[in-house]
Order: sequence, then C-alpha cells, then structure tokens
Amino acid sequence: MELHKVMELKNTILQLFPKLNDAKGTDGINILEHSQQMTIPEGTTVFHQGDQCLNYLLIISGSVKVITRAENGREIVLYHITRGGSCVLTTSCLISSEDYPAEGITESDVLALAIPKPIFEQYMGESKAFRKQVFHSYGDRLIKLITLVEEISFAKLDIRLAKYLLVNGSVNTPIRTTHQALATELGSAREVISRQLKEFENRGWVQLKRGRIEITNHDALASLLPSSSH
Amino acid sequence: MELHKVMELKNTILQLFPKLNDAKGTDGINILEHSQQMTIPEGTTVFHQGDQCLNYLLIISGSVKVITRAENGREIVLYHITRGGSCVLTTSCLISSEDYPAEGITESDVLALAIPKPIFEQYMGESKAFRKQVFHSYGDRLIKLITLVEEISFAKLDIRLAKYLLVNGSVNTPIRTTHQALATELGSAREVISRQLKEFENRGWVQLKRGRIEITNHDALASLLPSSSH
DNA sequence: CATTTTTAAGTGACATTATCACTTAACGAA
DNA sequence: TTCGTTAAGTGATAATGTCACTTAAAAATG
Repeated sequence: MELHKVMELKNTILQLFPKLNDAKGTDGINILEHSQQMTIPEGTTVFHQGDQCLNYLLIISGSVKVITRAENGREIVLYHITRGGSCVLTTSCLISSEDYPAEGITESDVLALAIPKPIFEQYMGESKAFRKQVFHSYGDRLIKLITLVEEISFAKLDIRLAKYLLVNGSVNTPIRTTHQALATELGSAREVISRQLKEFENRGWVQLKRGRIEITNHDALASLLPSSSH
Repeated sequence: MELHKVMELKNTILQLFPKLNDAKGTDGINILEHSQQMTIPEGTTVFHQGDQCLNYLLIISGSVKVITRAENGREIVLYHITRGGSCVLTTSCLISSEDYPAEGITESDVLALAIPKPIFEQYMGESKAFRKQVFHSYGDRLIKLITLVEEISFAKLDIRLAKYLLVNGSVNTPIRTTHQALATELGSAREVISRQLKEFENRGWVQLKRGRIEITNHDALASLLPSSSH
C-alpha cells in the first residue's frame, strides 16, 4: 500500500481497533504496510462453505451478514460484521483449516483491510495487543451466537420483531426491508412476519408499505419488550 | 505439581492436545509444571454468568455441559466440553473480561488441568502450537453453535430426537435420562418430548421406563434422519 | 414394612409458529 | 399501458409450546 494512504488510514484503523494502539513499537503501522485495502461491492458473497482463506479481514466500513441455509432454502442471519469487526469464521479457517457451515454476503459496499496469513500469524506471536484484539472478536461472536440461540429458543416472535423494529427504525425514519428479509433476520417464515406486522398495524403501532415499515407508536412497541432490554 | 505426576500425565496430555506436541522446546511439559490438576465432582457449577476466570481449563476426563437459561426457567444445552476440550467461554472472559451469557455444570466427575492466567498468556505468545490449540477450540465452538442454531431453526423435533437417541444409545445399551433432560438438551419442552417418545414407542421403535429409554428398532429410527447424517 | 415425599411422566385444552398452496397487489421496464 | 417480477396477503392444516393439572414410580422416613 502507498505510504500516504497508510498515513491517511492509520488513525482510522487505530481508532477502530484500539487494542492495536497498545502494541509495542510500530505494530499497528507495520500491519497496515503489509496489508491490502479492499473495496467489495454490495451483494458479494465474501465466503461460503468450503472456501479457503488466505487473509484475515478487518472491516473498515460497511456490513457483512453471515447466514446459514437449510436444505429447503430457508435462511437465518447468524450475525452481522460491521465497522471495527473481523471475520472470526474465516480466521478460524485460517488457523484450523476447518469447514465453516455458513456464508458471508456484503449488505452494502464494504471497505476492508486484508492481512495476509503470514503477517497475521507473525503478529499473533509478536503482539499481545493484536492477540487480544483477535480474541475479543471471537468472544464477541460466541456471545452473539449464544444470545441468538437464547432468543430463538425462548423469546416470542412479537417481542423479537418489535425489538428489531425499534433498533432499526424510529418514528421518522422508516425501515426499508421486505417481510422475507425480516423473516431471515429473525429465523422465522415470511407469512408469520406478515401476520405479525399486520397485527401491529391494526393496533396502530406501524404503517406498512411495500418494502417499507414506518413506526407510528414507538412506546407501544417498546412496551412489549422485557424491562431488561430498555 | 509433583514431578512424578507430571511425568504420569505428560503422555496423556500430549495425546489429548496434539498441537502441544509440535511446540518448540519443552512448552508442553512446562505448561504442566505450572498448572494444577483439579478434580471436580459431578453436578458442580464450574462457572456462571458474571464469574471471573483466573485459569484456562483443559478437560482431561469427564464432561461439562454449557447451558443458557431463560427467565421462565427453561434451559437449553449449548454444547458439551469433553476429554480434550477447553472452555473457550472462560478463555474469552480471561482475555476480554466480558460477561458470558451461559453457565457450566459438570455432568460427571471431571479431571481438569488449570493453567494460571499469566502462564496461559505467556504460552499464547511463545508457542504457535499452543495458539493453534486454543484457536482450534474456539473454531470448534463457533461451528457447534452455528450448527445448533441451524438445527433449532430448521430441523424437525422428531428427527433431532431420533438422532439424539441413536447417538447416545443402541439396541442393548439403554439411555439413562429424563424427558426433562432431553427437552433441555434439544431446547424443547418436556411434554413435547414425552409425546414424541410415546409416538416412537407406539411404533415399536423404543421402550420407555421411568428414567430410561431402550431402543428396540435402530433402523426405523435411523430412517428418519436425512441421508447426510448417516 | 407402610406411608409420606419427591420426582418423573401423562393428559387435555389451547396458543403460537411453521408450512403449503395458492391469490392479490405494487412496482419497474418494455 | 401492459407485462413480468417481486412483495405481500390468505386460509387450511401441521407442528410445537404452554398451562394447569393428574397419575405413577421411586426414594425417604417413621
């Protein structure tokens, strides 16, 4: 990578991956010097089952959704990787060369930093801060996945749907998504989502348009959630 | 730890954690010298939400189940840690000091090796083989959790139940468990498990006793599973 | 040994969610 | 404007979860 671009990115990266800041010497910068900046267009399949990984990917901007698919075509979103995140699944594959049962797709244009495998391994040995950063990503994913299992198993759909709506929209910023996408996000079926949304609409909590959901009563939706989620 | 015990355990450990075998110098042995062997009785809560971890735990023998609990008391088993496994959740906590939303309980008497945090960190830096071992554990758990999400979301209960029965029992070795434990294992409700088992019994596939399930027709149960699980 | 007490399992009614096989409506492009 | 595509709606039915119990087996106790 050219030097001026490195300098340009340096602060951004260190801001996104604060652990690198603690690294002795010039770790953070050296990693940048040996890495490659990538721009990936929306809708690209970044990885899928059976892929081999040659790079450790850090996301600078944009979002990647990681999904798993059933034989019948139904999908569920496992988690999203956003600004500051890294793909631990490919990392895992980087290290243990195992297959991962999931697929990653960019949800927007993504700017990422690709750290080549040898550099990654070198820094894993040299920098405690870098290790900490990588482990932190792992821990995050584990906790997200456990929380997902918990929600799928225990939480009722109306509550999960309400939560999603509240997190992703507000009274004056409608959510642009389809019922199908919502079903995938929550691991449900489109029809179920449609009916539940219709129920919310009947109660005057949301207003439905094709490809768009407007929240019209934030508080009513919020009152569905358990107190711990406030 | 006493020297003769170290020598006694060395081969077992290296056999269980083959990656340590590749470690340069005397890593594997040194880790043992600085670690402590622990015996934990059945039914002990090894860790629960909010705990602080001071050790990295390697399981030598026995089994720990990791569960998550809903507010209403319903539980689901996330995974089991068995011979050769390590507790990545506590590791994660070891490194990033975050809370984990789960609880670990021994299912049998457990023999474990506790590596103190400083030793763990030292070896993470020094030994590529040790890092690989630790990362491998992480990757394993991630994949297990993703597979669990997939099964909970997509697979039908009769199939999951049949699979469990086939994995944990055979025609002449009955499964000793309760319907409640089975429900927890599969993330379902006791009544649902009872009814499904009764259905299997009506078809002559199993025989039910209090606290015991005997498989009487292995092939019929196996015929439920999709071909990929054979 | 007989009798509580505890724990496991069974049951019916009902609620929620998933699936199937469609139809209807909205939008964009020709 | 019409046509093709994608999004959303619908009714019937199956599967699973929840609730409020009852029944039965095993364990503990006198």
